[in-house]
Amino acid sequence: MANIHDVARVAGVSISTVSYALSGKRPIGEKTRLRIDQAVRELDYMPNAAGRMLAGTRTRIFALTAPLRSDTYTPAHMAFVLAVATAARQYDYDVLLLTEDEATDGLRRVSSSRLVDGIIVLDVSINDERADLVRALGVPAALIGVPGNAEGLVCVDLDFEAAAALAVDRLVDAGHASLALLGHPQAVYERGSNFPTRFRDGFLRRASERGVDARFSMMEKDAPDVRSALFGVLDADPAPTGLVVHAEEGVHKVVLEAIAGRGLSVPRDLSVIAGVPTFDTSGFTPPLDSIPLIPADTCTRAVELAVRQLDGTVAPRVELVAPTYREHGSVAAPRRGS
Amino acid sequence: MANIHDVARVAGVSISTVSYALSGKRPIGEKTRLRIDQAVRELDYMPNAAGRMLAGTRTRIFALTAPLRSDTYTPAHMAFVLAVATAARQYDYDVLLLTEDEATDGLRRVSSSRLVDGIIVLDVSINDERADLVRALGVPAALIGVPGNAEGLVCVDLDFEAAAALAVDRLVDAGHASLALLGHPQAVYERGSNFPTRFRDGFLRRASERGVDARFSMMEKDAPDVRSALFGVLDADPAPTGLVVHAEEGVHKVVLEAIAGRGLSVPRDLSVIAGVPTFDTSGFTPPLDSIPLIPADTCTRAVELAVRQLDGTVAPRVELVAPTYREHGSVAAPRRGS
DNA sequence: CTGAAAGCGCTTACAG
DNA sequence: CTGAAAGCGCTTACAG
Repeated sequence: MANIHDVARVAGVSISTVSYALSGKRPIGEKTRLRIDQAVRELDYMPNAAGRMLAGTRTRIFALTAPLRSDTYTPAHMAFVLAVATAARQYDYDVLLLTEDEATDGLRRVSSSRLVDGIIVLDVSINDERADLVRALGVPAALIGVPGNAEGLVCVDLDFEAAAALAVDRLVDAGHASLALLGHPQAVYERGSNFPTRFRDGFLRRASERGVDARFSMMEKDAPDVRSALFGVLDADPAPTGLVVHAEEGVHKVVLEAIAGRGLSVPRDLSVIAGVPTFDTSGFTPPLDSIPLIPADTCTRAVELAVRQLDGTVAPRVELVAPTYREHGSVAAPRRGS
Repeated sequence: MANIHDVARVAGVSISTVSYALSGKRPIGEKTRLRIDQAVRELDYMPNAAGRMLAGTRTRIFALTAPLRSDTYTPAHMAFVLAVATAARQYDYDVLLLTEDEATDGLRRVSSSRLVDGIIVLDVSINDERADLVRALGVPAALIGVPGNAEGLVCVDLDFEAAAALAVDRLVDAGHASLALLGHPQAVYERGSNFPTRFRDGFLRRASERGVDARFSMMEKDAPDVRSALFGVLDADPAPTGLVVHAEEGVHKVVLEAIAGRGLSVPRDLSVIAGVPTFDTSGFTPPLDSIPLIPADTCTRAVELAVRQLDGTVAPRVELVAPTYREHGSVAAPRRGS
């Protein structure tokens, strides 16, 4: 395999000129550049990664730690992993995947050996040891999610409270005065990530601010429990006319089937909004309005902040990405007299 | 951050002695070793990855290409990705995750720049351009799955034909003379990986060899279609008494519910085996016998073969991993007179 | 059992 | 606009 000396020889220049020509870090004469380009093509030259890492100040690799918890929804998890990898490539970075059983040891290893320039931390939980470790190591990092103690850390996440508030506002603005939120299984609120809690709190707070009635109910993932949670909520007094669902894809379908099975029509009898789905709700029956959680949004921003930490142009911060609303026709004014 | 010179100075030895002490590539005197260990601990020394890569012959990184197709079942996909990463760590290798939109360019890039020592190719399809590229680049690689043209390549996969044959044998040995296989959606057989086809062919061939009646039916993933495929098969003449299901987790559940809904009991009225599931079937109602597809098995072997290619001790081959049978009580003798 | 030194393939001041 | 050279942090023959 050709190296930089080969290219220099063939092009009749010094290796430093080749290096500068390829990096663009200093101006190169027209003809010189052409000869170098020609030599590079002729030799099918590609700079050696190790040589580059050692001589330069960057490895152009980020580590990605993405633990798969028992309550993790795999498709969403995968979407985030891929979004990080894709975003990294846009900054000419590669992604090294750390395994779960090596969560903290792996972080230590790749940062101490300088294998990576920084770390992207996915699915951050409230008491996340990775957050403390990253802080202790002083390694450039961007967390996706917000740990309990975010001091000194760079975090990016969807603004889940604003997302929930947005759902409430839409429903209240449409005329609804009694709302309900169907959420994740109880275990999800007790451990793991804190976003379900933030979504729930945002929902209840905004409902209170808007002076409307609001209730919240958790559901397990199995169809019977989903139905009983749904019916429990629908049978309340006053009966909610606006429903927000924060759950996995399959659970949404069960909810919609159960609503239809009850003879209720969306949005005529009930307005429904999908909480912060990572999946597409436009193909549901009926299509659901949603406030989507878009992996690319937070991941791209996280990678960007990680890259900028390397120039020292980023201070610790918690950055919340503003939610957006997608209309698919599942929200309307409540029926008269309901 | 301390480097090897610091360690050598503190320990009062040369850097080569430090290097050899850490790699274990030559014998080190008792006291010398202790002094070096002490210095390493004192300085919290960890060898620089780039220096190691450049001086050594290995980067200790494998690239992993794992495209997410539209018909990919995400949890299985993720399980394979993690299994590769975990297996790689056992050989002191890290895994670099290639993105889909960079499938071939990424392979080219990381192998030409010598960023990686080899490539693990996941979810290989029949006409997989990655297989051809790997062959053309001559880069050490292990494919998980078997491409149409496996010449010159190292491939590892479950022996799907043997797995299907094993299912047939179990049922026939239990006394069943009429079998059915419920398979994936039609699209899966037409493109993508070839393992569904291999499983189907293995099923039909062995049934023929054993001289029993066998039919095969594909199903889409939605519950209505699953039920109609199931009923279509059960209503055939002669009615199958042994059923093999090769599908996603959710589809299995729909099948089992539909069987129960028909008033049939497993295994009394119908013996059922889960094809090559990547999920646990022991928690199903009822628990299902299975011939599991265990990501760790094939991935560990693939990583091992990739590592051994680097010593040149592996010739191109297609290695099929033998299937195993897991009993959970869903197979019994057919009812008399049925 | 140990050391001095070459060399891996780059980048980047330094010099012109 | 270009070049000669130092140096990044290791590994590994070579020598004793």
